[in-house]
Amino acid sequence: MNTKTKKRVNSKAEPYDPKAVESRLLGSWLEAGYFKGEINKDKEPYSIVIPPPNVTDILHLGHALNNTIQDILIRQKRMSGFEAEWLPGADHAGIATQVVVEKQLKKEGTTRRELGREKFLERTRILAYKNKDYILDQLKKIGCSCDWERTRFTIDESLSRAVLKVFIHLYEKGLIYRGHRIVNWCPSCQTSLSDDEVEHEEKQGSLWYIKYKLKGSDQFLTVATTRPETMLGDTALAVNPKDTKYKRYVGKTAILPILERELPIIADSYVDPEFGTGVVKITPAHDPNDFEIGKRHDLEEVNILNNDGTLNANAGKFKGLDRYDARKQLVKELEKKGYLEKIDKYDLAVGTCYRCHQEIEPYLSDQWFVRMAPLAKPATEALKKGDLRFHPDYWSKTYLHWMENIKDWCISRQLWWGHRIPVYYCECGETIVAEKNPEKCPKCGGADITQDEDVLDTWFSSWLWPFSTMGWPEKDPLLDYFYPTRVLVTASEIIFLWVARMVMAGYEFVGKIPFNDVYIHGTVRDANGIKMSKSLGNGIDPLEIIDQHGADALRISLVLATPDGQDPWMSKNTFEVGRNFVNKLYQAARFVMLRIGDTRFDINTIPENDLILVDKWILSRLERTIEATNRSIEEFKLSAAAKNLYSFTWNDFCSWYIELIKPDKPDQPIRETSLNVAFYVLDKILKLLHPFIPFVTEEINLKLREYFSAKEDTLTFGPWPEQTSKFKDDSLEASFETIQSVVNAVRSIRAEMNVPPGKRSDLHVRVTDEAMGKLLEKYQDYFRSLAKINNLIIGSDIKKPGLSASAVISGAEIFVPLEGLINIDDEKKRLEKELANLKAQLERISKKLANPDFLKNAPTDIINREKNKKADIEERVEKLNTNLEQLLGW
RNA sequence: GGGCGAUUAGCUCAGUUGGUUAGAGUGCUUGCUUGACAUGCAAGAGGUCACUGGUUCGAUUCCAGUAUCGCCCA
Repeated sequence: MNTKTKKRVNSKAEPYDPKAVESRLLGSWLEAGYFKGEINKDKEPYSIVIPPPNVTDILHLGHALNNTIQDILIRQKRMSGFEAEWLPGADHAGIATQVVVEKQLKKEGTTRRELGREKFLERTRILAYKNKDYILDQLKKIGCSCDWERTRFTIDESLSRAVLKVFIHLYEKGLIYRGHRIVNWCPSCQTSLSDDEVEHEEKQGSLWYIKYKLKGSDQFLTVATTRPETMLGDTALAVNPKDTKYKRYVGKTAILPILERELPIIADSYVDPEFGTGVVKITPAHDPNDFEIGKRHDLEEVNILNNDGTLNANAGKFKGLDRYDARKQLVKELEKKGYLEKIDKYDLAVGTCYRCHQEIEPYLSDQWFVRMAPLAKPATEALKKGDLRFHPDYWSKTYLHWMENIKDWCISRQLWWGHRIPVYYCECGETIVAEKNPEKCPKCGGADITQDEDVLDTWFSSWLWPFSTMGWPEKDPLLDYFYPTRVLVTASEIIFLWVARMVMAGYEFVGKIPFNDVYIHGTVRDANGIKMSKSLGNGIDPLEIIDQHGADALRISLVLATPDGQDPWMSKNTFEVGRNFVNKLYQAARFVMLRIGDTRFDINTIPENDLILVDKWILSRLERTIEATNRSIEEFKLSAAAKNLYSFTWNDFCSWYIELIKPDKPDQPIRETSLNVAFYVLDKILKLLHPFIPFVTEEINLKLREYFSAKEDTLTFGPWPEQTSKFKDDSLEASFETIQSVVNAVRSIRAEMNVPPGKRSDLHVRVTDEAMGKLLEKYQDYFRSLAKINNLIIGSDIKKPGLSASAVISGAEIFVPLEGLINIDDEKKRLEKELANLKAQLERISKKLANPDFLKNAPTDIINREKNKKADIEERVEKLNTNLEQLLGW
């Protein structure tokens, strides 16, 4: 070994240290600008837009998984010759970010209103940009090959322009309107929410039975309600028109307890006669169904709530109380005055805010809405035509169901942080929708104009993401070249909030679907199956994993552990699998490099005329692995692809091929052609694994380059291994498996007979057919060391040596002479166990073959297979019996 | 209440159009300072494929129902 080689690869044991390697490579990749997508008409474009992370969240394992998947897809395409563009960015997260800042202000003893809109926004902007940069930096550490120069933020000037354009477009088309409606109100965030932003939680509640007095009578009607405090806003009682029990009360008047308001008793088919008592209270301002009933019957709408969830003047003496306190006090008073009949336990689904998890209130207010049905049409057809595909496919149903039952989208939010609604109101009553603040009113010419106070839902900018990031509404060459994107990778939670709306926006504003494939991956759960979250504190920080084991280990572990479409359950030691694998690959590469000495090969050519069985075998296996990897990636089955590569690398390449090409004695050189093949296969392995574990593969690649001038500077641009069938050979693989089974049989005997590992033993093989004898004879050198064989005797007529352990495999008997080592009882037990095993199998097969229906109905190849199997087992049973008898004679 | 998904080794998961002795990783047991790797090597134990029916010569696989868990919608 020359000194230069020694410098490159140290022969002393050295575990792979990802820390230094990863930060060095990351720096050099970014500096070289490898991930920048150019507009190159000579290459086929392949683009992905990142699901923009929310700027208030730090990265969690879900992000790590999501982005690893995207990175694998984009890297593999980049290596395959596509012009790849992975466009990164972040989402301004209106509600969440504003909540964070307001909390800070509260601590400081002030409020946003005291601070004023401009100062508040300035402060929020600083926080958002700081968080954004931090998050994007984390993505880099994971190894994400995003085009960092094109980083976008939903609040950017150009993306904001797209939002305005879209609002105006939809308004002018009559698809945006202002409505006086019941919306979901979060009293904690103090804003409206869209239906999709409300999460339902099962809660144990109660059903309060309250008695309403009939006017001018001593009679009462009892009403059951889950929310007694809303009775303060009651404006009617209702029964089902078909309900004979209550028919006679319709048209009469009831008196609301405590407030003494007069309530008409109406009939409406919405009322379920089976629920509660069959009489319901109607509160049009605080229940969406009651609101509809109120419209039908022209009822008064009494709002009893303030924005913050306290009660207003309409609540009489309960004014100023928090909604929960109001309930308690009201119930107490009802009870005291004899209006409370009873309280039943009742479970109900409570709507909560998806950001702060407080209970939402149905709340009557003026909001802006998008009419969705017209937009849903092309988006529905896209799926039906197959232009839009979900992976796994079963999400299609969820998507379709939502599209076909689509409701209008409430897009106004009572926040400051976000895109302010481009609607201006003139003193004269005129409403102006424009990109810029109009100087004067087009109607009255006056200048007393104020802008709508509210901002737009964050998703109203996110749904434009696939094209607003590419310069739309300007005519940007980026858009021409990279739009539509190819695939969207996300979790199922935002199919409605985001995916479905993006499809609609793509058709409506650009005229083209934004992507054809949607890859839905699972949600990361902890070791107990609980969804990881910041509030529960059960999350694992990906950076901690990177710190311990490296980004490669994080990535490959995540992918290996994530079942297709299902939720992966993970704990910290999930990541040891990846760490071990990365180290294994590194050590294997080290071995190959250590052994090269001064020899130099051309990595791209294999000396075919000098290949022996083991060489051909690993090349055959390699071709199958390339094929399987391509197919899995094509089908978005990344976990399967990773498992396959893992197994090929560890088992086929490391455990068998490298072990087989090692010479019998350590000081002998490795057969040159085999060493060349090892280099060739290693090179392909590095490429196949590069999308999954980019750092370690690149690191090895750079080291390998020092041995081969033709080697690429980086794996970033591949080339991705070509799929060929030159070496694929079933019968050759079968021959190799025979050798493997001999080695396994000997190893098993040695281990069970407690042969000291350092001690070599002889091996006698009695073969039943000539071909097998020749095969073993020919390749004996290549399995002698694996089986620790000293003298080897192969033949069809050899006798069983005395005091030997035996094993029977298909086509051969294995004898290992063990004088002085063999324990007759152990050997007997071993053979009897094997015999019992075979006999059980034989019984099953015999039964099957004796069944005339089986012979009549089963396909001939299955019947033949069973017959062959039976013959083989019978032969083995016979040999085993003979060996066992001999043993008993000792 | 409606829809979707899951249930396979102690744990996390594979299992291609029905025919395999039901696999892998991890954990467990045993033995190894083996010359790339103890983040390793070798051997071994471990499963009524949730349950009940049905279709079939044959069901982990297809169908129906039941149970449990999870998600979505109302």
